[in-house]
Amino acid sequence: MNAPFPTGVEDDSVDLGALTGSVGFMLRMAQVAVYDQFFREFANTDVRPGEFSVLWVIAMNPDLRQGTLARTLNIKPAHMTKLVQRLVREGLVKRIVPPEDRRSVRLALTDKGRIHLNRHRSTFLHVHDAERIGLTDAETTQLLGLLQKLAFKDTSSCR
Amino acid sequence: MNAPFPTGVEDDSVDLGALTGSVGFMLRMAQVAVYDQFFREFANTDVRPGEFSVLWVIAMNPDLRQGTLARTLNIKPAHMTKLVQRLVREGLVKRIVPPEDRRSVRLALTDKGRIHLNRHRSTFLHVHDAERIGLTDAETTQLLGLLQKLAFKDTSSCR
DNA sequence: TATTGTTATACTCTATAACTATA
DNA sequence: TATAGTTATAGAGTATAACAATA
Repeated sequence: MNAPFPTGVEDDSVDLGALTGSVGFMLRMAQVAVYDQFFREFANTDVRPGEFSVLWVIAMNPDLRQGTLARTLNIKPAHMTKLVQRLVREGLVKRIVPPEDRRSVRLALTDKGRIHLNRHRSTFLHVHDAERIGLTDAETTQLLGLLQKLAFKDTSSCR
Repeated sequence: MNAPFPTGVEDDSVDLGALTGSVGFMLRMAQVAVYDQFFREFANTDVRPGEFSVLWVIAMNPDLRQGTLARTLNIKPAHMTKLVQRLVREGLVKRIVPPEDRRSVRLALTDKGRIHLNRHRSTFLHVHDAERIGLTDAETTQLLGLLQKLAFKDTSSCR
């Protein structure tokens, strides 16, 4: 992965200018770096961040409606349908159509889903621990607080 | 965009548990929120964040090599080829094959590219200003510092 | 009529490998 | 042989609109 000599000698000198002051740009750059860590950790498994978050939230909220899940995770309904179909096909999730509203779908983990979640839970939670991503504990706490403010600003300011 | 009444009455009660303590998950959630702001601001234009960053970096670094650009922005070479082709097709960028190494490609803005950049420069830089994203100036500075640490940890720790 | 979720379509981004032309 | 960039292909995510079943 690291060449013995830098392949692009110029790489150092690239000037990003004011881009490093753009929250949007820097969020993307940081996300790429942090996801790299994720995929290194979960190499040779079939665990993907989006899928795993979905399993997690279903586990925390039994009989969650599919639409509610989609809104919570900012996933479009059409995409959520495919994501859930995949999880059902893998035997991790089951769909329940409740008699009180037969348009809707409620989701729950299967036994296999629960086992899958438990197997990877601890790795998932600790991939991005402070030392792993090169921050101190205090910095990580600070960062999480700021990200929560950004991510949940609409919801929290409205009630 | 906002229904007069919450469409999913349950939405409040969804519990994300330890997910809100995962740097990776929260980076994604924050990015979605912040990009929403971007697309609201640039609605009805053809400006996209990735494309615009590329134009920006080319402007800051004349005669940048395409591969160097790709590595800097964490864009895969194959994707960079298509991205540049689009920018060339739009008349914003020109490709120069230097005689000293005719395998490589150096990039520069056209006049149209410079005009395009200047027209949107200020909007682009200020979409994510503190007040726009619901943070104080101090918080934004703090956030940017932490994101830079994450994004550039490999490069900065190696020299 | 409105809502829930699905299907269909299209475009972007990512990932990989095979290819070309140069070196 | 190795490198720079391209092409081709496939998968995942995103966005939109049209649709069926149900309310």
